[in-house]
Amino acid sequence: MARDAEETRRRLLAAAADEFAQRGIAGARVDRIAAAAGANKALIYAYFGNKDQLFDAVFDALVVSTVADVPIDPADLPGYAGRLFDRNQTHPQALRLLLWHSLERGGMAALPPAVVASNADKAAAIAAAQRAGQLPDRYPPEELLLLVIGLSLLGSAELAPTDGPEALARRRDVVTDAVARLVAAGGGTAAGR
Amino acid sequence: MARDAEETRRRLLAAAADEFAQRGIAGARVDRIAAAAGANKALIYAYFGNKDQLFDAVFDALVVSTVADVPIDPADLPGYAGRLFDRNQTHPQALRLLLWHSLERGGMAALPPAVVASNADKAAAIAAAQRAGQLPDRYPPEELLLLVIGLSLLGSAELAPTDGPEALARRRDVVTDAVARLVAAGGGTAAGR
DNA sequence: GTTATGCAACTAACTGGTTAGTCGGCTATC
DNA sequence: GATAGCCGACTAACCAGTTAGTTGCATAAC
Repeated sequence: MARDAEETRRRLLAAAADEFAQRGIAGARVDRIAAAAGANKALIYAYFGNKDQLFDAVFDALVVSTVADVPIDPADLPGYAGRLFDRNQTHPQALRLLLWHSLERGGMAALPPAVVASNADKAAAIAAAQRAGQLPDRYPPEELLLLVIGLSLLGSAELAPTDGPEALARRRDVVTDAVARLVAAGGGTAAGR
Repeated sequence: MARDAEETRRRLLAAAADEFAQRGIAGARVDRIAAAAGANKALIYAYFGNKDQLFDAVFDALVVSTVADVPIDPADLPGYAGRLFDRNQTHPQALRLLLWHSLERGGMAALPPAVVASNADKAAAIAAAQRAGQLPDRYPPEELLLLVIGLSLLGSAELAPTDGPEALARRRDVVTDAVARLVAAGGGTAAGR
């Protein structure tokens, strides 16, 4: 077997992603990660520091990259929701890691700066679209962003299982349609209920 | 100190609710629960069996009761969403316990029969209202129920913090307004997008 | 009303196994 | 033969669950 530190590191990270996504930080076992990666446990400490820093590395690689890789289009929020939905299907670990992070670390407030900044950018983009009249301004930008992201992740098979590809496609349609209704013109503001 | 098994049991359950809500099943410490309840650890095993069964007892007391205590009104889903939202503010542990359960046990599929049955009833009530024309039938009943419950819980301070009572009230308005838009008459079906 | 008895409630200390993290040495490669 | 990559074996702490024994209370006998 060829010696390749970068490759070993990659295998450890992938095994850690599986373990953390499935069991969370407290439930994850360092020995199990090393065994799954076919590597020695000591390498985890050599490459990543400790268990918590290993989680951070996994989180950065999977969740932070998701936030960066799915750009928002304020003029087409249903499309954005659909893309987020799809990303969740192809990367089922990401949402679970986000939830573990929220529960075991200090909620969304403890998210990495990159994620916080990205959310602020997205909210700003929504606000600009609202000022330009492309988007109704009945919800504050942060609230609208929360609704759209929340609805997208809601459909994920993790929380509410769908069985079969046609059920999944229907779920996707429901989510994008729901977002479309939220941003449709007409009706009053939230306060005017 | 008076000896009162029922009272001791109650204290243990309350302490366990705090511990499990904060740290989850794997992260919870039996010793910590006993200390917080001012009781001996062995009593936990005498009264509840083991750590997992203690979690079940906590879950039943807090989450299952929530499901039962907030009845659905298919003719007023925004009101239902608002009541769920409020319940989450007064019982902040419930949502966290639900999330821990989803992540550490096997997803929503592993929910207790009482919850599954209650959800089925709620979906049936929605289906009946759709047949009666009180509710648009653009979403299947189960999907609509998921959207409404999801939106209600989404606003919870746990996942997306709100600071201050006025921000909370606005969040509540956003949630109920969003549900109102989903069930408003007009527009096409989900499939017809 | 005082004392003996039975028992549920409770406790301190222990056990067996697990777990994060470490350390000294081995090995492939250049 | 120097060095980066890697490993087996170890440790100290931790943790769920158990056990043998103590304490307070109720009931009843005298």
